[in-house]
Amino acid sequence: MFATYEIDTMTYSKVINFDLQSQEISQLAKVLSHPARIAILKFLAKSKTCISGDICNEIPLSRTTVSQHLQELKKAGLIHGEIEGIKINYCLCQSNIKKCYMLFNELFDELDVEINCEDNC
Amino acid sequence: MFATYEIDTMTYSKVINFDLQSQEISQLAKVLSHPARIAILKFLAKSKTCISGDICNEIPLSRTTVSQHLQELKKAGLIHGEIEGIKINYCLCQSNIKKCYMLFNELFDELDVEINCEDNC
DNA sequence: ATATTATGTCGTATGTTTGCGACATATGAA
DNA sequence: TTCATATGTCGCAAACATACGACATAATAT
Repeated sequence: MFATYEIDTMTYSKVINFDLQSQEISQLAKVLSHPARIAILKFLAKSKTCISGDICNEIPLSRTTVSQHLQELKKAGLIHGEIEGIKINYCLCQSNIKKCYMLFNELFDELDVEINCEDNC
Repeated sequence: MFATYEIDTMTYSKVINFDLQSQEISQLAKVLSHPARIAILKFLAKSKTCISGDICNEIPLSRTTVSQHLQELKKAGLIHGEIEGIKINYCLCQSNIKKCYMLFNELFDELDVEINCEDNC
């Protein structure tokens, strides 16, 4: 990601006031914040063909909308597409998904502390 | 979460057409999709006092806005607040954060497969 | 050359999120 | 009781996200 991933789709000015890790994680979380995009990632993980048209058939949304979700995933670096004649093969970008995974792990490690509240839910 | 966590803030009708895991993960990702909310979680992890006012001082947003982010985190079950006289002690809800962590792990495990694309980024 | 198929982009309607000032409430102090 | 402090809620404006039909493009087949 995440060097070339511009933090500009979240244009509320106040966003820049947060530390970089928080910005980076929240950006990734935003990409994962729609069920269609999760479903696309899961479909790509289990499918072998990765043809764009197949994805559209799998996702219960119009071709247009699916295409837009694909672009967002591509922009975030989680998938990439290769042109093959008239078709396009999409697949997961494992290296970036791993980076994403590590960032989330980092966050959750940071949150996993013994807190001194009496009642912890 | 996530039994009591209603999937109703994402009211685009099409959302219900996705599998439950995708809905659940995307809901959680949405909660994490703003840097202020990440920053609040990180602050609560490292602070001992957890007083709402302290959080407002730490986050570069108005008290009103911080309060709203706190409500969202609370609604998602990631934090909880205890009234202590005139003040409110917020802290992380470790059990739900762990559940959230596990859900993300589940997803990433599912995505971590050897894909047969020639060029994998 | 024309038709067909696969895919992306534009424009737009609708709904959601963010941010904040102003107001409401509630505890404790003077 | 009255005031100050801590916090939450309401209502609005601006920005953003979602969804999709219509149009554009590009590779093949006929």
